Amino acid sequence: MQTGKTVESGRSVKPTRKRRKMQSVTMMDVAARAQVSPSTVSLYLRKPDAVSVSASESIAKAIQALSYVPNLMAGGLAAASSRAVSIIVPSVRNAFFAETVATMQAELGKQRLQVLLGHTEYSEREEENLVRMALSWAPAAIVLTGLSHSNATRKLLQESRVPVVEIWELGSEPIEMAVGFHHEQVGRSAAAHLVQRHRRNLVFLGARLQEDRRAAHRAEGFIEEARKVAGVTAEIIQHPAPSSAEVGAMLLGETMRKFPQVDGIACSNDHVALGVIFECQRLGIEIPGRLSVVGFGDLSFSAASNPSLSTIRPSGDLIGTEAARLILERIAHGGERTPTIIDTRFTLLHRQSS
Amino acid sequence: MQTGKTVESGRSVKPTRKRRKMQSVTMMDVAARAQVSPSTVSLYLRKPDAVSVSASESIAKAIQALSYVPNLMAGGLAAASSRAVSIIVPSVRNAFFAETVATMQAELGKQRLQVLLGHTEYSEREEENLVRMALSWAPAAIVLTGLSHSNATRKLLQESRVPVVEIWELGSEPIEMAVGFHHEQVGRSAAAHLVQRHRRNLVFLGARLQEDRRAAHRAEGFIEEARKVAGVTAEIIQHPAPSSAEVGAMLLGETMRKFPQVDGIACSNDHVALGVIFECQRLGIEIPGRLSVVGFGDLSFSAASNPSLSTIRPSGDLIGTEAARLILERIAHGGERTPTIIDTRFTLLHRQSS
DNA sequence: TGCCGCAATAATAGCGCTACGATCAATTTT
DNA sequence: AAAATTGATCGTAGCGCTATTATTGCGGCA
Repeated sequence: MQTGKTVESGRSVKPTRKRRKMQSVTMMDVAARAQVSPSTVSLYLRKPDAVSVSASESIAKAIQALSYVPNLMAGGLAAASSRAVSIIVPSVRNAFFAETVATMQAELGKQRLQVLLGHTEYSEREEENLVRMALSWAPAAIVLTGLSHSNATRKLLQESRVPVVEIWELGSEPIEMAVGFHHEQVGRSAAAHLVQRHRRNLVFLGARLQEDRRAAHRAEGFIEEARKVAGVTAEIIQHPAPSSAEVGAMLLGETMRKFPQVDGIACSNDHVALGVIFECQRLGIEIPGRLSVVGFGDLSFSAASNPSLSTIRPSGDLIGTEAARLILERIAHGGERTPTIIDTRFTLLHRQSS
Repeated sequence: MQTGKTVESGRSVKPTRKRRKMQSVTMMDVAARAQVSPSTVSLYLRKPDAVSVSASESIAKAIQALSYVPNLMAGGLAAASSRAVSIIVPSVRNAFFAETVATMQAELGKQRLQVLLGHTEYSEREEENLVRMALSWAPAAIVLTGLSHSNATRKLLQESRVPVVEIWELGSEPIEMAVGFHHEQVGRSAAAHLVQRHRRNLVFLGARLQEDRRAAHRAEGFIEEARKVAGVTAEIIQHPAPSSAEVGAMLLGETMRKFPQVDGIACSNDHVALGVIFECQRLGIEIPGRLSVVGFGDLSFSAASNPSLSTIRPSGDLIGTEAARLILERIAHGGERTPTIIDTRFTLLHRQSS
């Protein structure tokens, strides 16, 4: 029995140079078993309609029998583009982004696209790293959070041909496509609502506004809208820590000290608002009698709180489905940059706290 | 001006057969500019210490100048393993898993490993799909949630040589490595704590116990431990919807109707407990005077609630760091299956609600 | 009758990189 | 002084697949 190494001839003994690792079952194996060429198997996998019924059947059978798992890296290398979509968010710890990421994963998964996840932790530098890493995968698309990025990030993206979707924010010029809403309008709505509820001394409670530019925009919109109304005062009280109920409670205390006449509060988000509600309970401040409270996010607890929390719902899932849809269309039409902006809006939910 | 197609010779005009797509700058370009061979560039990128200082410098310079982005698919194909780690969780909408995923991404990212994310939505069938998709990327490791999987999933994983880490649960035999804790012990701790607080009529409020087997284990441990004590009663009240404050409020109502003598409650998690707290406020039930409440999760609001919530903290971030550490070590030692079990434990936080 | 068009399939040349040896100089050991 | 060891670098054959072109078989039409 020969090992088959040097069957060639007696002359020059080939030194049996290289060997390589491999994956157990390849497309070639499937082709052999199905009695067709590898090309046909590949075609069957990518465009099943272009293959005859009989061939399809035997290929399907072979795949089943061998339990063949395609190698996406080989495919991606050959096609110069992978079945991965890179989604870069500040953090999935944040329920907003978790919602969008989960929705997108579900939508993209239907088309057998995989999600590559990255967290910037609100750092543009980190975002740039993540974009660079993402690009090494030749992803089918890249999803970024927000519209402000470092110049290098923007350049990297522009020079690549990868579809780009920016989510959770509208306002300035997107790189290519954008799905989100205007945060400063959220602030305006909150202010308008409180004014309409006859509140005159308003305060916005902000957490980590330095990093969370979108929250900062909400704050700005809030102040601007409030101050348009005669007789209304509006201030921002903030804390550098990430938003949480604890920070909310703290900020309420500070507010009562600095602006005891306050009668309307809007919060960075519902976590902060929840802290406000608890602290008011402890301090004996009646909501909404003495103080109206509006949150942002409509988190899972907001409807069940006591009192139930008036809030602004941004629909992170809609952002996810729309972003996924754009990506899928863009891939199907596989074309050039296609500037698109989708405004997913938001809804003010008027509940007991205002 | 020639197009450069047939410069070769006049004899046989090469038919200019194939063309192919490409990436602008390749490792060859870097090598050429740095005056070294492609192998050296590759080596520099993978094991910088094995390359001389002078070579390193010129390569670094070339990479910089050309703003070279390596093609990870080509690399992965050649190496038969990619720089991606597949993490499969029920859903990142769940704060527990979001925490772990975020932590792992941060830890793995330091070693330039990317996270491929998948959501099972508590379906073993879906998990199987995700594992199959994950394997087509020849990932550096696969992370699964929990210990119960379909037989096919188990088989797929066992037959591959991919490192596997199961997180968030201990108890039965893991596929390879496991990082988590015993949920049934969590239930026991909650029961023991309530008994110690002189509670005698206990109820466990559960959400979606059918799907969330880990929560079901907590419930079982709770009941078992409670009933060991003479004179103590323990029941489970549950709802098929995912856990939320709303469900918690609803379940408390049901509990008061069915077991008006209840004086101690443990919850599926802090969301449910939060709903209980709010509903008790509405019904005028005093916590902890009339009723003690214990949650699970120590979510962001739990310390700030009114009353502050006694709860059991599972440290999802520790699970993340430990899982990441195992993966990194396993990759470094690049060896065989290495059965390892890490118990990350949990902490009971005694606060005002009990 | 012969040629064209079309549908289905096959042959082939890489995609960009890594790993395996081989090479070559500079030491160190005998 | 010759041999053995070491450290740094190079040459090259694939990894498994896709895209492009080439080929085949078949009915329709001039």
